[in-house]
Amino acid sequence: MQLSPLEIIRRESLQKLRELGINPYPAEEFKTTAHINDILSNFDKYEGKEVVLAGRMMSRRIMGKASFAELKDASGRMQIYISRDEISSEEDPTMYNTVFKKLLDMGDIIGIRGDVFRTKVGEVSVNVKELTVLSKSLRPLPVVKTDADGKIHDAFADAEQRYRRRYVDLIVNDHVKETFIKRTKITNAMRNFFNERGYLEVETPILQPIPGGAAARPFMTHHNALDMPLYLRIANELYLKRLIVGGFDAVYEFAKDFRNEGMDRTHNPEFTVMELYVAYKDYNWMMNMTEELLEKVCTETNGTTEVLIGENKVSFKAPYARVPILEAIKIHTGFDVAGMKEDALRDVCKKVGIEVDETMGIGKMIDELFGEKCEHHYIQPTFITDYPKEMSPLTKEHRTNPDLTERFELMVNGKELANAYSELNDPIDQRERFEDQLKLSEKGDDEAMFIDQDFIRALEYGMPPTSGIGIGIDRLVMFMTNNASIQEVLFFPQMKPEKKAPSVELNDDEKALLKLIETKSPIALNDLKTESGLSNKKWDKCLKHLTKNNLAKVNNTDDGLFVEKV
RNA sequence: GACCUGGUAGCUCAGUUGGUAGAGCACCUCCCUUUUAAGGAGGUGGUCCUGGGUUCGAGCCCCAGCCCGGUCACCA
Repeated sequence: MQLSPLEIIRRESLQKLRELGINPYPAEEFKTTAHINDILSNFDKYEGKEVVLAGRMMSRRIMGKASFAELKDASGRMQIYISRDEISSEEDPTMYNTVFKKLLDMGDIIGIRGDVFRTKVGEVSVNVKELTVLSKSLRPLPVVKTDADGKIHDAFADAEQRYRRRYVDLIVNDHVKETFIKRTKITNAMRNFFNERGYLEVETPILQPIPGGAAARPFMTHHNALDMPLYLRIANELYLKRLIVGGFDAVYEFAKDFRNEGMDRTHNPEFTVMELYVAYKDYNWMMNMTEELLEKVCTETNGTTEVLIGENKVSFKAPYARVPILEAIKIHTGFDVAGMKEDALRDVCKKVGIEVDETMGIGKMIDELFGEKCEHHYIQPTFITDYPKEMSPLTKEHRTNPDLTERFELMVNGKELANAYSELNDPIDQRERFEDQLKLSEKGDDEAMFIDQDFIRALEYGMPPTSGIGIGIDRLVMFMTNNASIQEVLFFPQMKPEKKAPSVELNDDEKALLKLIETKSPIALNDLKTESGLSNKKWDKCLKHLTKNNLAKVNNTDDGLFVEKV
């Protein structure tokens, strides 16, 4: 392994700590008595009191026999003051002069015991009396500094590095941690909301023999013992509805779903959806619940019902506008497509500049029309309702119009945040809808749904009228934290594999040159160059590559330069 | 997948018709007991993304590729 000079120094320090009898990775519990944020916000309570803290040393200012350092624990950062004669003595200054000043580095995890005080310039600090090494850091951290004006210098900002090394991102970029704390607040708020109503949180299979409940391309895997294909779920809908058949009044699940589709700043191959199903309700009830839920989530995480999303100020205060999808299309394209046949609809699509092909059915085209021409207009939370039947195979037919379904999507900031319906519970209708999907699939739509026979069997036993909803959690977190990229709200977004570390692989020219060196060693450099027959540049590169990897050596002697094998 | 932009020290970035690879921070050595992004002095550190090509000479020009980002396409 190739170590940088900075890493070599740290490894040497590690060794010296051991030689001084200090275990750089001690096993014992380190009992702390306070958290940094608590000290900072309750200084009066802590002033003059002794505290024990543990955390990572984020900066160090050494000034002779005294130093200041910044300690960061899970709650925040504060300054600590370390003087030679407190943690060691004039007679034996090892702990200060050697351990603290020489062998410790930024990024090391330490424990301190000392008194809380305020410095002359007013900074709350801890006067350290005892210092314990808890974990030596062998890699240097990026040094991010914030000046008096709050301006950040040398930010660790490269998105790729930040996502690949999220642990570093979390250490040095405090605002990143805030995003993820908020994410958990959001899901906790939702759980509390549901649990207070007696809804049951459940878990259903991720590995599914039939990937149902959504139109998407699945990931496929294989079970060896059963020798059968299995799919990673694209949705959990059909399983949750089986549980409603089984007699639960309301079940919900925070589900990781997996879709084998494109990746961009709003799509990750795995993502989180909260799905909820409530018996004896319809989609009107669900709209009311959704408004109430999101208003509460927003208030609990941001302290207000208004959030800034990019340029837009968005209010999650209930109620939200409700617009039928065909109405939306009429408003934004001027075409009334209600009741249109497939051919007529295809003409409309062409007129407004949407590319269509023969595999696209009515549902797909309406979806395109809305997605292309309408979706981005809905900045404030808006329920788009009553989708055509063809694009909603799991949804109950609309009570007043058999061409439509009782379905809504919630649009926020021009994006879909939630999808819900009065669930189809007529097993015969459901079978027909699945068969229609099969026809689409035969037409070439590779996202059309499979027929789930067991799900139909479940419906045949009878499912109460039920309303269900799926809320995209990653998207919700993006909205609530004002992040434009899904990668910012996932701890570990999917990334292409890292480039392999360069291995010592020789190309043909280098192999030939090495062979020449091995047979003629030692040989005058200029003779070797002539014999190799390589161009100037190639010669230089090849020889440097060999010497760098310690396969050949150039000796500078009184008689000139000679190349030797190693 | 297409196009655009970029890839230089651990981090943030300069780099002149193509002529000895730079700065700040970090790191190392020395001096300094309550400092405020950065105290002072000196020093170490580089496959300039990779591979070809042009050239006496390439971080820079040409070709091919890789990777990040962006726009579009794909994607309820």
